[in-house]
Amino acid sequence: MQTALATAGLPPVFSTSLPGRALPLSTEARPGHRRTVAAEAEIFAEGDRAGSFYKVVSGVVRTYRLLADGRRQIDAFHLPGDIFGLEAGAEHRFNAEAVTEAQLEVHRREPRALAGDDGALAREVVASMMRGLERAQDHMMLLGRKSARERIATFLLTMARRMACGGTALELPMSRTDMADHLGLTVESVSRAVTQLERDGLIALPPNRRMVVLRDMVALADLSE
Amino acid sequence: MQTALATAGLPPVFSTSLPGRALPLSTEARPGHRRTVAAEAEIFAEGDRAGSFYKVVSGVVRTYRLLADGRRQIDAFHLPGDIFGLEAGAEHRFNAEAVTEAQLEVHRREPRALAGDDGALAREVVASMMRGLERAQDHMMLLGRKSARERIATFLLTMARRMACGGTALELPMSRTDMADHLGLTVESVSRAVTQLERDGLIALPPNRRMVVLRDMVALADLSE
DNA sequence: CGTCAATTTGACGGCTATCAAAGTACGTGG
DNA sequence: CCACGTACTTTGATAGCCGTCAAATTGACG
Repeated sequence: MQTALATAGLPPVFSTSLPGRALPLSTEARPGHRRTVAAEAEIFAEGDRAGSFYKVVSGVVRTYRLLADGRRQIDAFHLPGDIFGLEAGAEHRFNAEAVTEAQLEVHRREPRALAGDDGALAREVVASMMRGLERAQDHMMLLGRKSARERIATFLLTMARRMACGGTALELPMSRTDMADHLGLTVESVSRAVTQLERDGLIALPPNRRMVVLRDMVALADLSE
Repeated sequence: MQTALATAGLPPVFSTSLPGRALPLSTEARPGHRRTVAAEAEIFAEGDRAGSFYKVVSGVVRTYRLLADGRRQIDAFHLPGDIFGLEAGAEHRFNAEAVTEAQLEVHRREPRALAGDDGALAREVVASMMRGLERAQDHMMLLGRKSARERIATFLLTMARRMACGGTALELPMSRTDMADHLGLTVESVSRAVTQLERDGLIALPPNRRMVVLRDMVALADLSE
């Protein structure tokens, strides 16, 4: 819903007819074909020719980069409706892997594919880029200036909002290690911060460690500032 | 130059006719007017109506956000040719201030302004967004995974490239505090890391503290990985 | 030459990383 | 249905990098 509002009043190139990630994907009469990838499977790697980009239909995808010594930074988790893998250059600058089993819509990066269809896909792509940029900006604030505790609180709230889990319980699709590499922390720090939030009563942790119940949204929001 | 290459082979919406930031700005017959702002002057603030966006003609601009307690994150420094202040929503999500005295091209965010002119401005804007996203992605790696020393090395190389200072000497337009708030460090850490790089012979620091001479590009590049 | 802001340097503490090990969930096979 | 094994997560102990607080130094400018 915030997507529709976010693009209100924008000129055509910046508005999108795609209101949100949960809606039926407008794939009718479009050249994009489907592809299903298993959990942990590679979708593309850094340096691969960037002939296609992708839209998540179901499941979750991570895109990341590595430093020479193996340090990993996951720049984003892509949820249903999100577009990823679109590059300005000829090659992919990231690696992309499925976090869970995922269904993808594959689009060739060609003029006619985007120009056609009355420009609907092109506008959707631009809107998606815009959202990606906003998320990247929010994430820079997190990485540059927030404490471990604040990072976890922010991350949980963001995931809860994006996954639109009606209630306050959410099932994180990714491991603690993935969270760490997204939040600029180590696994241990993530674990400690999560535990601490539970001790303080801001969240609850069911036996299944992928599950989190947000108990005090106000306090969590305060931590995200 | 890398901009032209970077967008090669892209469909119209992703390519730009604007090869680089140093070229004469294509303002002929366009609705954008000029505005000059003094150093340290505010251009817009978070929450302002985002009726316009800007293109730097000369000088340098910083965009940043604040946490409730005053922690600041400068998401980007905008150099001549860069576009900033374009929002998906109705309000600015950032503050923008001039780092040095700057000349700006102001563009109203309206359908006809972008749609007209054969779409040249629109394409330029999209290309600029793309570059902004790539820079944000690079910066997330820096903020999430690099040490203070590595951050400084990366920053210096990036600025040298962007400012296209023919040689190896560059004059940083911003203060150490600005660098710190961009790199997710404190002023003291920036100062220490810079001093350390000088001790190790990777850079030289003329008396004027805004000046830096890159002495060992290879070692600096290694640090940036 | 004096003033002032910016930068650097120093001492110290804290937050997070690192290294190590124990605990826990879950799938497999008996 | 339960024992077992494995991967993931948590917890513990310690170290190190960077932040904090404080003061000295430097360079710019009048």
